[in-house]
Amino acid sequence: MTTAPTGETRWLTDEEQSVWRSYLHATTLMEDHLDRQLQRDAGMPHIYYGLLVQLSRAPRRRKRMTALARDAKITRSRLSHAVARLEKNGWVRREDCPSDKRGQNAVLTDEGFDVLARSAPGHVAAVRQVMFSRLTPEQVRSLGEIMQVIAGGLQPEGADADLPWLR
Amino acid sequence: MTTAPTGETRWLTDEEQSVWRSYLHATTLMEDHLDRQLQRDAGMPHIYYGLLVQLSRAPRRRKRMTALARDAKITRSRLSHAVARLEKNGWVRREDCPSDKRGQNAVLTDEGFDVLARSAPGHVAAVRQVMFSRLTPEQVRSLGEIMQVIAGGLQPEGADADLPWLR
DNA sequence: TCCATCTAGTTCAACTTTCAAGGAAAGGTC
DNA sequence: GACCTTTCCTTGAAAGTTGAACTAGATGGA
Repeated sequence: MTTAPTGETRWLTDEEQSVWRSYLHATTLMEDHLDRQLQRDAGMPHIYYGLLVQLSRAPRRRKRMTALARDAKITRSRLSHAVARLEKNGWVRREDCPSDKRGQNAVLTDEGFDVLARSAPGHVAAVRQVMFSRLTPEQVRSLGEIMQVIAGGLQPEGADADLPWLR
Repeated sequence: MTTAPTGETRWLTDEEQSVWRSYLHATTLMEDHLDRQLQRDAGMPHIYYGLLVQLSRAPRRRKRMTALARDAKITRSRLSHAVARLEKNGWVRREDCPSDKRGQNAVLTDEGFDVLARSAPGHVAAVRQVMFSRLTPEQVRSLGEIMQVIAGGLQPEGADADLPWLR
């Protein structure tokens, strides 16, 4: 299976296949590693940690549910469950949105902030260890560009950008 | 928060943070996209598809459970559940290993092979669309190298490779 | 105002993943 | 052979995710 079109299907070249496998391999290992690290050191999966980070950066450490879901790239359903769990831990609480009675704000509690502050150094160290400590500055720059290009092609806006009927 | 060590913790530089966010963003969007694509077109999540692919490439389209779990980078427990589901679909069956009575082979059925053959073109097209169609040949090569380096650092063997007491 | 429609968020059921526990066979070692 | 340890795989319960259905409130006309 090499580079040329076979019938209707344009298969991947050998190099592309190899890159794709390396990609899957590396991303799987990394996600597993970080998930376990955070579960052990912070008592939550990576995605939940990301939610706390989002809230910690938001003005007044709170954010509308929909905005939080959008920024964390998860569904609103998943976020509802996640916030319910984080609320049970006392790390987040819900608050009615004053301007829209349908709305809820997720608010990072002081306790949540402390958990974040305590676990951040270990997490950063893990990220550095699995990724940045192994790459040259040139590779880091290149990886950044590559990921931006890929993400750009998958953005809600961007996804439509090259549909012909949108010009 | 810039580049210098703060107290004990060596935080990420601004560039590293930016790259890390792009990385998380892009990989999340890609995985979601491909998961949905496969769920829709093949009736299974990406990881299950990967199991069928592994089996299709194995001699006699069968593989020991442990080997399959290792190659697919998942736990044996997860694999047991997954194979149970695929077995219910008729795409895989289990078979006792003749040489080791503890062992099981997962065997790709003809029906499983057909599902794979039918869904592969769409999946390849999706992979090409989200990744390869957006990258220059140079970027593809670079991404491959980067992912190999990262994976190398996380391999079961490799993970121990730089622990000081192992020399 | 009335109504259709849209948006925010939750909930339910089905499914997947994880973790800890366990049974059964294989591989030493004495 | 008896015993201990390891390996192979499964199981069950708890946790997490998904997609569809649903409620309540907002929005924009006619």
